[in-house]
Amino acid sequence: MKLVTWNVNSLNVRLPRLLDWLAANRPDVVALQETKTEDAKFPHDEVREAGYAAHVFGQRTYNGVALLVRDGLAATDVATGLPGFPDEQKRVIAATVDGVRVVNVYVPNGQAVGSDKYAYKLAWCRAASAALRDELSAHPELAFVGDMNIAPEARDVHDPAAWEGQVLCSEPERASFREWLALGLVDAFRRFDQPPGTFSWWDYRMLAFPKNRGLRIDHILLSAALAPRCVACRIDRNARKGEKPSDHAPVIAELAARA
DNA sequence: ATGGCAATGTTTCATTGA
Repeated sequence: MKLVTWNVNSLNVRLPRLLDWLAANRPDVVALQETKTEDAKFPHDEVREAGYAAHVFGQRTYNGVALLVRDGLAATDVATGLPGFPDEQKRVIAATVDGVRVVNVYVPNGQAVGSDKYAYKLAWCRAASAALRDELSAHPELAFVGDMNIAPEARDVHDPAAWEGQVLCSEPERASFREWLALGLVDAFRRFDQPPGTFSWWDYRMLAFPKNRGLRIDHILLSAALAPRCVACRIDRNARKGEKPSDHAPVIAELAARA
């Protein structure tokens, strides 16, 4: 199974690029974030034409997540939101595909350390930990994927000194990320040798992308039962190039068939 | 020291993102 997470930063703007990317890469499951599209306006026809069924949890302007599942695969038990954490913001959609529970999240950005949005982010991450604990006991084969808005380690940051203590890199955020790992989840990207300076997000400003001044904040975390099946994980930097790119690149994990 | 880019709706600026 080829599993992808990609923050598209508006599906309205990015649909042509997404469809091109799907045609070129033919993933099995695609977790999208920041669709910024109401469910009633989701481009189901175009996605279906491309050979995918879409399960959506969106809203206008902000947030919004979706799961695209390639024809021939079935998505069951679709669920939205975090249990026990009522939230107007549409940030979570989960489904079971080919025996794998895929939990797709758009973790809050947090804006600035100490802000109300930062407090919301930390509370959200705690609620996600509790939800994941329950999901894992029900579904041992689980992939927790999405834009997590946390750079877990210094090597995930182009300039660790400049980002020290800043939002996306602060210690409480990193502690939340480690809490997810403590549930038995494994960072698929770090299971393999990777070129130094591999990131998943680059600011649109200041030529950040050509200078590779980025962060690795989009992740595929695999449960202990699923991680051994992961045979590759990479970030498609090319998808950040060209006309009207998202500021995020897709992260791709390949899972071998069950033994 | 500042803002710098992009998307969106509140649209010719303000807000948000990361």
